[in-house]
Amino acid sequence: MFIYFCIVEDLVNPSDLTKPPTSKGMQTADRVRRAALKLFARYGYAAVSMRQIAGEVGVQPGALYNHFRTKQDILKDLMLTHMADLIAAWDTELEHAASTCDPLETFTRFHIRYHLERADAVFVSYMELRNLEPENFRSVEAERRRYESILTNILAQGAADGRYVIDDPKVTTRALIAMLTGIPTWFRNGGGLSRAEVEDLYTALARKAVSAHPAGKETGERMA
Amino acid sequence: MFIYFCIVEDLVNPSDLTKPPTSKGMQTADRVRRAALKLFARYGYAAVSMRQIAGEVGVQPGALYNHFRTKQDILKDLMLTHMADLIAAWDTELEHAASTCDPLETFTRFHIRYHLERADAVFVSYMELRNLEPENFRSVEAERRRYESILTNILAQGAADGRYVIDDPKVTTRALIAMLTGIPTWFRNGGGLSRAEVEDLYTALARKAVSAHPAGKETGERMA
DNA sequence: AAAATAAATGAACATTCATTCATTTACAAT
DNA sequence: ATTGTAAATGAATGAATGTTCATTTATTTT
Repeated sequence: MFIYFCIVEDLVNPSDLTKPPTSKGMQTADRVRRAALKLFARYGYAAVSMRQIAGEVGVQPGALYNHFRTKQDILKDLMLTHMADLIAAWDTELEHAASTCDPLETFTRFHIRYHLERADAVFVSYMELRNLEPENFRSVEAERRRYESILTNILAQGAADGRYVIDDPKVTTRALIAMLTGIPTWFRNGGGLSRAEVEDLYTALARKAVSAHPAGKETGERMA
Repeated sequence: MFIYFCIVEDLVNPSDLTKPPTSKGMQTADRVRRAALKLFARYGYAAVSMRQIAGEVGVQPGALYNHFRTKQDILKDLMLTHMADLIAAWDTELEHAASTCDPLETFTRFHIRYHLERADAVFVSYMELRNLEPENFRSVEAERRRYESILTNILAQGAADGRYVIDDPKVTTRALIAMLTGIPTWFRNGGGLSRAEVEDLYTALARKAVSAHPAGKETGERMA
């Protein structure tokens, strides 16, 4: 029974920032989360055993069940926590961002930065959707839609103001988010490009994608 | 030993189009492929057992080993076959496509069409990369790079001709392919949009993304 | 039709799986 | 310091895992 209490509290108080959790129990729960995230990201949820997680934590398998009811609960916890953290991070971004900047650029740069920083959590949340039991899937999907609606609103507003030209804001949202979310699959630190360069390149792509350029039959020979 | 022979022949002669393979053995091998593809796409490689595949085929588990040496071999076969079919399909597309059309548009429409038609194979080839043993992974990755280079060449050529404005053809390739490959995750037949409409929308996005529009600080109020 | 080979069976193999539990150890509050 | 509770152990549960194999049944080839 105390387990349920613990999990609920973890969701209310996401664990990623408050590094030193109070009690011993919270501390190991956090180590379990970290170990599971690492292993799930590398090998996939279905391919990772509770024994592996326990081994990574440095504990016997049975001990995991003091903190999570089931393996599925660990996955659910990781994914819901990630979505909550992502949306919370966007909210604080909004507070600090200059309102003079193009909101699409703000979003693009935020999304790239966040997804490169938290590559593991992003990857797991993206790949393991089908391993969620139906109810957990619905919860995560709801958060995902909430996040997508942020960009949809930016696009719709920009289109209404005439700053962007967009056929279908929802489809454009999915297109842009898929484009941006693909970055962590190939980006490597120390590769050919810095994070800032990647930000710049993708921001340019995104802004052009919603620009007025009609892309009819004329080929744009004329330089700006 | 004959098993190895069989697999090699299957790779030389991809099995997706030649519906009725000659012998009984080839026939069941094909049913195994189909069953595995369906199950891997739905539940993921690691979560699908050989017994499930056998059940779907309507055969005992041991019978699978007359056609594939291991479970891993089924996955490798599916992914390599898919990549070969994809590239072959592009080659025939090139023969039939009007050379007057913008090559980026040709590629975009082809990619979307193919990826919506073969959603299962695409999904498996995309999601199960990490479940490939190192050697198989390298084989599949090589094919993937080969496919990406098609778009990279189109972009580089267009940029050289001044028809496109592109900072980095390789990065733009990844961005566009990620954008396009994301479609099957949300597109559903009978949904709000037809395939043709999706093709049109994404083609417009892709063409604008490589257009000259500088996206500086001026907001593009002016209509074309 | 007979001989040779391919394909399928059904039972078994040793491992590994997620989870449970009585018990011991470590911690927190009094 | 003592007491109550939280956390970890270590062993066990039954079920499921990929794969093997001697044998039987189909399908080719001669």
